[in-house]
Amino acid sequence: MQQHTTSYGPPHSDRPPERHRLVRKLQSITDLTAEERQALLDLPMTVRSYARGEDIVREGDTPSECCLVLEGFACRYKLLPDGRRQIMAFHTPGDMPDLQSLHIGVMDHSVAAMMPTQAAFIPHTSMRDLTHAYPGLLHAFWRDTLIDAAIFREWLIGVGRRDGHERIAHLICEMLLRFRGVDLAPNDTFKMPVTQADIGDALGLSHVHVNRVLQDLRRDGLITWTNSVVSILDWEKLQKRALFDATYLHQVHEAAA
Amino acid sequence: MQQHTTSYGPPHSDRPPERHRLVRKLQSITDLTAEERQALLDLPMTVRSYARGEDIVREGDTPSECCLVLEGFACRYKLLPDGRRQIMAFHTPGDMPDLQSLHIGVMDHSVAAMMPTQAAFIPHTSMRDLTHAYPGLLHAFWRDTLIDAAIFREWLIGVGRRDGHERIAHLICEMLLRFRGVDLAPNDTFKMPVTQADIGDALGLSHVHVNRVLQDLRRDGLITWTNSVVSILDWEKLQKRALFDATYLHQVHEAAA
DNA sequence: CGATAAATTGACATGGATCAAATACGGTGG
DNA sequence: CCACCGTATTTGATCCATGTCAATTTATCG
Repeated sequence: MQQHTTSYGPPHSDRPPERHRLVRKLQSITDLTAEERQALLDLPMTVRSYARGEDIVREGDTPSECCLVLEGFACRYKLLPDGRRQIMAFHTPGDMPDLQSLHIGVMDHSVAAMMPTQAAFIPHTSMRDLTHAYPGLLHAFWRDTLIDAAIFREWLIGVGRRDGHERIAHLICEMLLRFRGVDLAPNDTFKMPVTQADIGDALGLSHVHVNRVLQDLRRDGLITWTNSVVSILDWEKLQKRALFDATYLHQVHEAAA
Repeated sequence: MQQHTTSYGPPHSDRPPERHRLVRKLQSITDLTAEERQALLDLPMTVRSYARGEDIVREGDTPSECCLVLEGFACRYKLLPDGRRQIMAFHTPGDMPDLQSLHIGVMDHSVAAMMPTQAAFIPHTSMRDLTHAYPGLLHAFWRDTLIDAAIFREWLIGVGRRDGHERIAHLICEMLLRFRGVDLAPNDTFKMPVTQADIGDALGLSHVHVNRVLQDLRRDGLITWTNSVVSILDWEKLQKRALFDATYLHQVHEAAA
């Protein structure tokens, strides 16, 4: 199912521009020195392409590499024995959905592509060398996983205590800021290539209900959502509807330069 | 409101036995060398006591110490502006609920005692010295925060896709294994000093519904729950009812010796 | 022994699920 | 460029797990 594979050696000049997204992402949550940025760009990685719906890492795997989303969109999910699915995270370019595999052997959930996606794989050994050489990057990666956890907590609040409208509005607020963090939300507009059923599985709602709520949000002039493209029309009102407070994202730079 | 404060210097022989719980906890999720264990016991810490319901760390704080639960029971929670509360984690002795404060400045949620609780505070500087001297402990602490995140994900699955019975049964399964990990669940029995309303706030249910589900679980002979003491009567059936799979806890030792 | 919090019970209401159909739409082959 | 197909969205009708409200009983504790 993998359509394409390329390998990049460390000191290499024609790296794809998408590699910079990792730098952007980390810069949105911490400060990096020039050397650290360069070290990130020099990481050896293997790139693979995935089709929509394809698994990138699977529950039960014991990866020896970390994966980095270069292009596309991915999610982390788990299936219950009877088929119910819970999506627990969405991942934009620049995210490393299984960074945890560095310290946790067995995957307790899967990672899948939600649109044609390019993922880069970085050997654990390289990651360890890197964090050994640059303690600041160790700090950055650990912090990244901690922010990941903060996002899980916020989602937990959502499914536990927010109603349908708040949940969906909240997700949109979060995704706007995260896409902004990697410079992928010009004009408060970004690509959200997910099905209404996917949103339901992420927020603990049925796809029918998601549809009705989205219609409300559109009717009220808060957003536009067509062809997987989301536009925020009224950021203030949307945040209010979502009871949104961005603290939990712990971004230090609104958007990387 | 703080009733009592004691300070321990590093090389000190009459440390309270509860300090060992941190060692137990970490040992339940990783392997420690003798030196690492000793280094943990030598950590300087200040002990404070908290009454039931009292906050130990509060949303918005920027702690300069990490807190460790020595005795008692704590939770992490967040309030929505209108008063709805979501509890996102329970913490047994041995847990460090705000380990994250090492790398994330601002608390995005609060930590509270759910019964009279003793918490130890370890300066961030000491933690940094420790992890610098013992990289194995750095690995252990990072791993601990990652398992924390895995637990959030599992709770997310619960509120998102499990019904009331599964959710409550699942929580009980999890708490049994975690209490076991710190040697506090003799005979599959442990103290769970929480109100039915608390459970509701943790699992996204109303306290009335929690009450009814608990009655079912008792009637079906799966558990006993009186006076805050939970006993598992039928572990097999309980796991089945909960669709429980312990992988996500990533415990390497069923119980520390 | 009150007093206050927690657990329990009953009656009733509802957000959101489920089921089933009817469009719309993106992609593909002709 | 169009006809067609599988998928996603939308709509309507109905149902139910859980919520809400209110009262009663049972701890718990000074």
